[in-house]
Amino acid sequence: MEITVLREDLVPQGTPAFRALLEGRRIRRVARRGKNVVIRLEGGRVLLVNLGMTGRLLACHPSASDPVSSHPGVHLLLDGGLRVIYDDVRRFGCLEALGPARWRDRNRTLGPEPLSAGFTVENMAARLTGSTSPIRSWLLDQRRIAGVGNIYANEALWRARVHPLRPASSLTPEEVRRLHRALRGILRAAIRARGTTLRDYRDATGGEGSFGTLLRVYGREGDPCPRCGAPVVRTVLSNRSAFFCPRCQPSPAGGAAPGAAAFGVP
DNA sequence: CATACGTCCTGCCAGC
DNA sequence: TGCTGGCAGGACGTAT
Repeated sequence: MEITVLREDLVPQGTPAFRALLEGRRIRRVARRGKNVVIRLEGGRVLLVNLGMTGRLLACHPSASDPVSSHPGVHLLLDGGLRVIYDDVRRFGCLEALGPARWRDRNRTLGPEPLSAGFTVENMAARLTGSTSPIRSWLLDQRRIAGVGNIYANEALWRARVHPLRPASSLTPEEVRRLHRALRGILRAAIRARGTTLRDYRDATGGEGSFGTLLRVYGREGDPCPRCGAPVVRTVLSNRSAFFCPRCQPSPAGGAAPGAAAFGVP
């Protein structure tokens, strides 16, 4: 593998260290951990790619149907002649080269995979206890659970009928059971649909994901809730949009009155 | 210690 | 038609 860094800010460790760990090594396999693409190389080394908001990994054979790269940031030239381009308009993503020990440490900072067999309702319930965070923030925290982003957090909470502002530890066992089920269902469906292309997301061949047509509340402010017909509400939580149905997902403040801040933590 | 907010960056779109 | 403000899939550093 040969590497050219066009945008230095995509490689926080610096180009020389990045290249030194990777160049000349063969790729063994490609996997995923949370929101990271994990490219495993010889010698236990790892090229970790986080796409941020607008990042894409594009595989380019020399052909007419190559996907379009508008903002190339890093070129990877593989031995077989395949060119892989990391492309990123906003450059919130990053690429990192890690040795075996550093990858092990990084892996440990990430929470469990929600689709893994080990992620049971009991496991989730145990992790929720003791956290006063709003459940939407809890779902987005990669240390608590890996791989859940804003779209799927909102969709899962709608499906589970849990308000985004509910303190994590305030969920009843029944609500935890519903959220666990909803989260796994949403993620499986989204993977089946090859993701959600709102604007920028593309797979390695330049293709779009179709889960956008299956969104129930995300980006649908004012639309009728598909379950009860009440207009979907948008609010801002931690500087990010939260969408929910005010009727299906009752406010934690108790009743319908916003402003009555009676957060009851049992 | 844990949670909350501003910031990084560019492009697009609605509204004026 | 052209400009402006708001908004965007993420995550980290710092303040509280």
